[in-house]
Amino acid sequence: MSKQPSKSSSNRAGSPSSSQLDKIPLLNILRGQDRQRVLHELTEARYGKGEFIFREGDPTEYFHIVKEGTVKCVKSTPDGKECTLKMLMPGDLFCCDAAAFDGASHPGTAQPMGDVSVLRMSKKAYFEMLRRSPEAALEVIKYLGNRLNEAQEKTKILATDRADQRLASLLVDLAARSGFQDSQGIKLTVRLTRQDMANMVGTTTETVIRIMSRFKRDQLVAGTANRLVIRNLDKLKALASA
Amino acid sequence: MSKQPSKSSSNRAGSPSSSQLDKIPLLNILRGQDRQRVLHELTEARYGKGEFIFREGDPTEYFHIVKEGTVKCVKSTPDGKECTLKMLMPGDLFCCDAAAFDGASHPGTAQPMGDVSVLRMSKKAYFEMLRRSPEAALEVIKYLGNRLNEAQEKTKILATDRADQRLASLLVDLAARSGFQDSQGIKLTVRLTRQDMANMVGTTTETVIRIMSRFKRDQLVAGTANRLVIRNLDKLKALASA
DNA sequence: TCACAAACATGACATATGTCATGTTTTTAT
DNA sequence: ATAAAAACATGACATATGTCATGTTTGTGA
Repeated sequence: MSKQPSKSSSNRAGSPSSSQLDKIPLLNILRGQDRQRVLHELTEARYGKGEFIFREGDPTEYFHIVKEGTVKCVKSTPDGKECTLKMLMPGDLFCCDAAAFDGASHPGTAQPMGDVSVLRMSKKAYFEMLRRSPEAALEVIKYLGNRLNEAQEKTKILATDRADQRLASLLVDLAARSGFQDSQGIKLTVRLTRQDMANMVGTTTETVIRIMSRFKRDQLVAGTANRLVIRNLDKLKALASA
Repeated sequence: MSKQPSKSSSNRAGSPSSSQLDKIPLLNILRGQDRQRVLHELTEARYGKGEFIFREGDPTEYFHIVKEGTVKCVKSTPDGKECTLKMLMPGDLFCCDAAAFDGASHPGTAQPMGDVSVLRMSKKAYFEMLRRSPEAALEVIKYLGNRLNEAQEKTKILATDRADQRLASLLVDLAARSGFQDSQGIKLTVRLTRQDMANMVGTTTETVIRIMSRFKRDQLVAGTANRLVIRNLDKLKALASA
């Protein structure tokens, strides 16, 4: 069973304060009454490590937006293997798709990596927003198009590259999406174990450990899950597209 | 260089006859003036085997809909390997995503498998349609959501399954999407070589040949590219999700 | 119909990666 | 601070799949 989310104490359900929402493209597009209506329908929920936002097979109830933290999307096989599809960051939308089908259930599980805050809205309110605001609908189309291209790029990488290249691609991607420059190199804010990385590139923990050891020896990276640093982005990029 | 498409002789640009378009969900949604406007903007183009509808890196100009035949979406690596992402069938939309970004180029190549007919519309007209008709926009969102789920399911299969399971998944999928029942079993209308299948499941031609020989021996399939028959769908399904 | 090219097939061998076992280091909770 | 639990690490070995070579069958255009 999923644990219950702890509602944010500083934000009542129904109207998160507008100042915190500036970094969410979909909301920035809305103006005047449309914006007010949507903000009124949004509820904030907080989750911690080990909880589930929803699980594979659960019925879809809400449309979600990541507000703070990182959410991982996972699919599992009957024999217990896991595949991590995507790390969602602030501004990312989820369940904008499955929600489109009444009666459809979640095709994967959404889990927080550490503390996260998500905004959500009933499917009904979501559809109303899309129908009222062509700009919002276009933004969602644009977002889904990007996600599809990303997913297809990932498909290509999985289908054609070796494990070390796939891992290099992952590190390059994470550096851009979750890294900040530092005297040592690019530090990643997301904390990923070797197991996490293995699930993201379709290989085993042992293989990731071996490759990361090699990368470490060759000065491409440094550190472990807590404080992983990219030391040579260019060489990683070269390896990724070799 | 791509060869030039040969325009359909029976349909003038600008208004393909409405009776042929009944199987395209996106168009069926439109009513009255919206529908007329869209049909007026649609142009039909025909392509044959060996031609390209567009190639990876080309600038995006049109939004496309498959009308007849099968179109394959391919990505290539620097060293010449190919990955086939998807077989598009009548009713499928493409470039509804990349087109959303002005200046973006095609992330992959679109090639006909035999004779195909596609409808297309300028990006400008496409955006106008989405802005004028919330129902059309919702249909596109629904379509893209499905494509994303499909792509993520494929990611999971590539990341966790063996080659024979991936091939079984492919055959099960093709049976549903391009097969028709027959005294011998389910015949596929798309003609796929072992090479085509290899590109679709992320493996080599030799591996596909070996696995197909085994499937043939075990009475799961029969025939070759010209007339491939699925003889035991249930066993293939079982293998795919084992 | 013939010649040619593409597709299919199979063996031998190389290698990347998975599996299992065991031990060390780091993190976490009490 | 200490114990327990994760995470990290490394070796030995198994195996799925890639690579290359060679030959047969099938399809196709002149």
